[in-house]
Amino acid sequence: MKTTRDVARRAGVSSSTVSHVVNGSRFVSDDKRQRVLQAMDELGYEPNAVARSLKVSRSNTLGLIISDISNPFFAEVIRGAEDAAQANGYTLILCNSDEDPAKEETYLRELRAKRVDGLLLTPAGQAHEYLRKLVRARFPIVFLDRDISSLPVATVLLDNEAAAYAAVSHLVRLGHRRIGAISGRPFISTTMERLAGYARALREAADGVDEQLVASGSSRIDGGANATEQLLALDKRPTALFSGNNLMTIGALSALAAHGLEVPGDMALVGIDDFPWADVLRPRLTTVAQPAYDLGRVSAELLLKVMQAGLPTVPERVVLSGTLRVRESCGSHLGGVAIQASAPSVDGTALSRAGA
Amino acid sequence: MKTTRDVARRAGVSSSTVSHVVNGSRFVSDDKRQRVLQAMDELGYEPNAVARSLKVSRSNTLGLIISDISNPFFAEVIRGAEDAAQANGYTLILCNSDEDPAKEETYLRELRAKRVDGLLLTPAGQAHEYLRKLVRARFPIVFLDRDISSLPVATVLLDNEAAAYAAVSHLVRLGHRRIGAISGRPFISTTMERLAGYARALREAADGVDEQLVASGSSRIDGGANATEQLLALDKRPTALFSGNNLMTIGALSALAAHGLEVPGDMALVGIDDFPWADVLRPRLTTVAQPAYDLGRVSAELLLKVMQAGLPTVPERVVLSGTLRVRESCGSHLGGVAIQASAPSVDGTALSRAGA
DNA sequence: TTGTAGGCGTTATCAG
DNA sequence: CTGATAACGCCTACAA
Repeated sequence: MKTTRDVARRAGVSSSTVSHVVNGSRFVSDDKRQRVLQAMDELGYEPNAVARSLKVSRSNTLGLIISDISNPFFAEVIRGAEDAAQANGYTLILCNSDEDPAKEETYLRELRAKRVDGLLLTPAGQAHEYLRKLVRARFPIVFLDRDISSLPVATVLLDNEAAAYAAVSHLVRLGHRRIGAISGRPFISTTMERLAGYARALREAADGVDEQLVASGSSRIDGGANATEQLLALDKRPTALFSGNNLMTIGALSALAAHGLEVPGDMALVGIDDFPWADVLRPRLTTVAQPAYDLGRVSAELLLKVMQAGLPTVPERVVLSGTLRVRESCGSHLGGVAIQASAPSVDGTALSRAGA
Repeated sequence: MKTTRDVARRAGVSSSTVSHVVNGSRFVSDDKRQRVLQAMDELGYEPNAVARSLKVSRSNTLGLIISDISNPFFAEVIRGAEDAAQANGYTLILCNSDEDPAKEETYLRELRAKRVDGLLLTPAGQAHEYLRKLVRARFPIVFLDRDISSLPVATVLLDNEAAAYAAVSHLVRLGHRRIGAISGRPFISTTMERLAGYARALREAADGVDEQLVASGSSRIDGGANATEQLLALDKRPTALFSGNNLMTIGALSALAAHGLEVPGDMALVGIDDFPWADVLRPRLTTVAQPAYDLGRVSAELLLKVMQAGLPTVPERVVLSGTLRVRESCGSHLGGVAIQASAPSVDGTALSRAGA
């Protein structure tokens, strides 16, 4: 591996001149510049970003800790974050916490050791001590998808309450009153908020929530199937199901099929998260599409902003709204309906901002 | 940010002692070790991996350049690679080339600059110069999913020829003779090989290939839909369709639905790549499941091996076999059939190895 | 317009 | 068993 000094020697200049040619950081005469360029080429010189990082104490690298890479929802998030990072000259180190706070902490430490310039995180658990330390040290960090309200951290969220409300209201509008809920992993904000939206829609329908109708599906396919089984076993079966995320919706569909139940004939179904293949499922699924790509992109952009500005006292919060896509799994309809976000939408991307 | 020297000063030892405590690289008396540990804790010391990398010229980081992160197939690949990397103490830098050789080259250069210890790559194009250079410099690199035969590089592939052959033979067995093919991005090995398997199956059926029946779907959803349209417009329509990857299969399904055609009643359909939600699609799709997770995992493991061993003269090649999953989209059946790989299978994971 | 030299934080060698 | 010191490759005052 060649160094600036090798190049310098070969070009008959000093290593600082080489450095300045590489970075365009000061004027270099045409003559010398050419000689340097040629020497670099001949030697196959490749700058050493590690040494550079050590010197300038910046790595142009962002860490991204995602709780479950294999969920297509997060795959889109990653893509959004990667695009935004790349567009700003940053590179992404990807880590998969598997919803495990211990793994999360290990990665946090590792990324910190690698001196990433900022951190993007879907928190797997609560505000554990290591996370608090990071925040106290004012390290640039952005939470996405999930909120830890006890921590003053810039955050990008989906409007889960509104999404669930829209989904369940849709069922109510169609006359359903016994609506089962397949809820996600307990103790994370998305689950709570979606449950809250479900409850609000049912309260408005003047019935309130029957606790029996809420089953935990742990945000996974098998969990969704189990929860559905559980709801089907009830004395008074629900007439409709609300599923809290894409994976659990798949589980619900397969459990329903196993019982020979038709959707929507025997059971209506609405889910959160759209699928690229939603138009190809039979029945075509009514869903609330969440802007996964934008969630990733906006998070990375916010992180870059935080990195530049230093942390403000009141961390910024961004809430992105979803879109109810009415298809046929609750009965036949057509079209898509934009959700009125609890925080007002601001532009065409249905992106809303609140906080400082 | 604290350094070893800060810790050393506080603990009243030398910085080399601190280093050795951190790395367990030589014996340190219990007394001093305790003092060091305590000082580290009090100061909130975090080792600087950048400085370490500069010194030891290893970064414990692998680069992964994927051609399309949003394809769920590659999402699984990434997960496999990440798991294997993590299990061996490596961290993954993820890049998305978007099938663009120019982007690929940029990333290659960037990762090289960051001094990753090895590189995992789904080549987007041909053997362009920069890639050749890398290989000539004997930089540890593994290709996955796609072959560039002109380059002597360790490679992990799927047995695409056998997969396509199995899929199309299945249709032949059911009596189909006019079988349309929706092929993927031109000029990449996976596409060629799948086409070859398709052709072999048709030759065996004693008809050979009708060129009109092959339409390019560019490996994307919209491409799959377009190709399907094209095949439907033919004077003599095919009675069955073979789709070259998951995305194009979705496109095909939606185009068929748009024409009011039932699967398999009006048109049989078999695709390469299984879906987690395949059991939930109606009709349930007959597919050849490709071991995406293993592709990622095995590639990373092979890369680590290459990094340790130095490159052998004849680069290793690994071929992974898929599994035909017969469901109902070609007519009703049940069960799964393991494919006889062209290279013989070796163990329960249907993994086969060839070459040195 | 260019060169010299010091130091980023760590590890490894060599003494003690 | 422990410490001093040089070096990894680069950037950036500062000097010329």
